[in-house]
Amino acid sequence: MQPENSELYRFLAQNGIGSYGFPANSEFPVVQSFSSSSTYYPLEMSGVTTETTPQDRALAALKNHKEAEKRRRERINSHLNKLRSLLPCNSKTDKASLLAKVVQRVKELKQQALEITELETLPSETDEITVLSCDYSCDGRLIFKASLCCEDRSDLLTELIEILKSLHLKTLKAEMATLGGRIRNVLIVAADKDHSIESVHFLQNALKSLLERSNSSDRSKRRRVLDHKIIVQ
Amino acid sequence: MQPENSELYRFLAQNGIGSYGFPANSEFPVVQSFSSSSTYYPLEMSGVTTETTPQDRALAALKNHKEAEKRRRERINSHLNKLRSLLPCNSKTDKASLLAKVVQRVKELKQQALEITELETLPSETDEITVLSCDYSCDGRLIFKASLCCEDRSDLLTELIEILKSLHLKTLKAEMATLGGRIRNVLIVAADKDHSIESVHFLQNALKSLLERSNSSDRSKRRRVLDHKIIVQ
DNA sequence: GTATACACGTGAAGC
DNA sequence: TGCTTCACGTGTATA
Repeated sequence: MQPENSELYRFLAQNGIGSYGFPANSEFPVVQSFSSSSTYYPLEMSGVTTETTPQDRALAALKNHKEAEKRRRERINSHLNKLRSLLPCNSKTDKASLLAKVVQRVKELKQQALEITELETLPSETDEITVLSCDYSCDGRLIFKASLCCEDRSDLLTELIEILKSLHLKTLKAEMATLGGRIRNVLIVAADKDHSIESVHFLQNALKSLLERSNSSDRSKRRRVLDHKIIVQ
Repeated sequence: MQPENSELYRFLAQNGIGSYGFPANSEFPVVQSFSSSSTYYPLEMSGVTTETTPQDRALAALKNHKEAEKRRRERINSHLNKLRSLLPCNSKTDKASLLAKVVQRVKELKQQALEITELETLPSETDEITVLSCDYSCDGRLIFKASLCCEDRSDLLTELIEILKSLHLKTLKAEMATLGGRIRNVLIVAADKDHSIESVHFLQNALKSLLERSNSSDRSKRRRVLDHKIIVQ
């Protein structure tokens, strides 16, 4: 037996409808039956037409509300059941434990996905900066993929590292390749927990200034074979 | 304002305690205040001692229940919030949508994990069968990793494929390597949706008979260099 | 008997 | 307004 003890029910009962107000302590038996039959006897028996009285509309709203809430619960539970079938657990695992397992599994899978990520790092002939917000790390921090391609110079890496340090970005994975005097760095970095998506722009601007400094130093365009490809993990 | 409209409350009110039964239509105001103060005035005022009466215990149980339910909700919601931080969605995403995203993401990650799985397939010198239930595929089917290592023979693969077909197992990934007349097959197979964990044993037995047939055919132990390594995906 | 988990109907808040 | 989402207290079943 479910509650059905709405304030509305009580209001309707206490104020009565025509001569059909319920006697005190009646426990509103007719209203109790309303929920299953969706017929509200007192109103009909008192000769009230099917035109919408305030009570009618309020009761209809309550019924709507009740059904919508049921649909919402079913939607949520159906997703939970899908998750159950995706994890090694039976159908009797309780919701909280199930969700704990899901959290754990998502973390593992994300870590695994990160570990096998292959970055394409051959340098191109045009300068290039890309900073993309890819995802969230297994501990919930924002993850960026940053790529920088420009003329190589001896202090580039040092400066790059300084930039990352100053922006509190932790390098999860890095690949570097040089070819014909040009260099491409591709980094997977994690932002601090309090960082927002806006950190993308800070990093982008910092890399832009790095690139401009590279270009201001005069260098003849050289072309060589592949010098180096370094993978740091 | 929350319900607090327990049947118990109504029972206590209607049956009254000593001379403190509530008048009809009183809306039980004292009981309403109980939930926040956890003091039940009518009992104390009627001179009932602190010894546990049935009413006392029932009310205490109700309070316990209420608090336990609150803890349960908090547990579930805390996991949901962890999931929110693991996915690209803000804190205002509603539960159902969040869970839909989680389902989607888990499927993607599992698919990705499967694609990069490296199987170790060099044959050993001892015969060997292993069938492990690893996980559930992105569409919720059981996944097995099956490994078979034995003397090679021309019709082995055909028979293996027949076994898989008869057990309604779908091969997601397979690696095969032969060395010195011996062969190792490692398979990642998905069972039908209605299959239980017991299918492991069917597969295990089928492979066992396959191995026995290999051994009954007389062959001198040959030793050669690596013949072949095939990867099917 | 106590503890735990779930579905339900409801009031409140946001849009 | 009406519609949607959430937290809550409750009844009930299971262990």
